[in-house]
Amino acid sequence: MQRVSVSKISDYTDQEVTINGWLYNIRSSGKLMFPEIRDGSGIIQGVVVKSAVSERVWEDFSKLTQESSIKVKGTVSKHPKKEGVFELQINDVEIIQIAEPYPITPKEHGVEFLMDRRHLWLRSPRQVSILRVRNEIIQTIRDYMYDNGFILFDTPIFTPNACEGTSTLFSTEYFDMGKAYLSQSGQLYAEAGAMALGKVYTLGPTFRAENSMTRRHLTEFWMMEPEMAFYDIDDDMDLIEDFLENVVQRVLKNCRKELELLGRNVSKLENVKKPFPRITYDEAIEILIKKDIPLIRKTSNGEEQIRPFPWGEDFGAPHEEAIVEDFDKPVMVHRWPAEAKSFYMKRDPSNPKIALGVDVLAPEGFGEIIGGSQREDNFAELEKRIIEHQLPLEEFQWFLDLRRYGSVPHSGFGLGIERMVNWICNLENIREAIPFARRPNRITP
RNA sequence: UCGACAGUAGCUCAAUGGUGGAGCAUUCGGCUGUUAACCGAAGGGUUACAGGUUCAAGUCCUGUCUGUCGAGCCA
Repeated sequence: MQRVSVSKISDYTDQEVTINGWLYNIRSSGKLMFPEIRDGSGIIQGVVVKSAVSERVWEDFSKLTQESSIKVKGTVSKHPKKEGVFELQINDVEIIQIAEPYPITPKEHGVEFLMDRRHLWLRSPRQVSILRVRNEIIQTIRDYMYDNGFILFDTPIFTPNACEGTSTLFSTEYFDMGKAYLSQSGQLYAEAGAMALGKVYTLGPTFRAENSMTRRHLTEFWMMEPEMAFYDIDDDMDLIEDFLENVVQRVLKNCRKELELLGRNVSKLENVKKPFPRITYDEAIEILIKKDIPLIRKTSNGEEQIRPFPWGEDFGAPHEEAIVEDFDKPVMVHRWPAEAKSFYMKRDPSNPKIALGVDVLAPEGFGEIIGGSQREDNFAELEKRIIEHQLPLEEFQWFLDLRRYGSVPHSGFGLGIERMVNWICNLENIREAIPFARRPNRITP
């Protein structure tokens, strides 16, 4: 007896097989039953004919509830009405467990209800599809990096200081050494890796204690950060472009079914091919001015609209949207006002007010998916920046060492895995892009 | 943290300030090709919580809690 997975069922036409799985749904029609069985790889409709099975089998199926675990035996046949669809003519069943009444019915539910039962919600076809796409994205990243000579370089999660000195971090007691913080980025350590191995990447969880309650934020999320020695900002953008094209095209190739189930308009993804638009911050501002999008600044008695958009300010959601809407590919915005960016970014040699950073904005309004830059490689400049940003100089001595001993131009970027999933799957909220989302108001299940 | 909106049966939602309903789920019955199957019946309620206005509050007012969306922060 062959034990087969539903995804491989078409290879077994007219053969008797066993499928191990769960009852997804069942319809009965007097002397006929149509149980739908899912096994993680797919869902298949079974057919139980009362006159063709033993009384015991018929009664067993009458008892089954949604999500009961079973082993079913039957013959694979073509669906009489649907082309290319297979079903299982069932002749035997072994009940592993009859499930208690299952809370998630095949009807509509609200988000809170589903998130409270996330451990069960994961079984639904939509969630299974998203997680398969997530798997494909991560596998593609690993393959791409490996094939292009990058070395996986795991960075620590406990860190003694605020890496970039900006966002709020989670803290915990670290023995008698005071406070430790959960890493918000592996970048600084990856820079050490790049000086040792040339091209490295880190892929792991990162943590932000910001109280961000939006459709694009998690408190715990996965980030992929490559770091390359002897790469300038333009090399960095070349890599981003090639990398993103590679990931999107492979997901399209290997996850068609999943994307279709999710209702994803795949033609928009098919379009994601090199070259991507590259615009400078200055050019982006021109777009904002042309479209008359003001800077909105909060004041004591409300908001104030400033136009034309002043040079030096960072972009908010409406600005990103306006910049992206004319393009059908990810847009790379580069060469930012230094004041709006992190301390470690290298200044443009031709204009010290400019930092050699790049943000990649996904199309269709999904927002920033990548932030990258060329790093400051000059010892004196970097030390000055650390002091200016009032960061603890002692904690950064090792980081400065990278500029003391054989400093070279180097660059890298950070890609938010969940934001990538969010975009490729066309999700409404990022909480569906990770098995167990952590947000400011949720830590369970 | 700020702003907008919401909270009614297990779930998704109705209900002019005047006797709280429906579909699904559950239980029982029917149906030999069903597709969120269908048909019939039954059970199921402290209307988030605390106050207030009113002859009368699910409905109006105040506060609290919870959630969703948006802003800021960012990947």
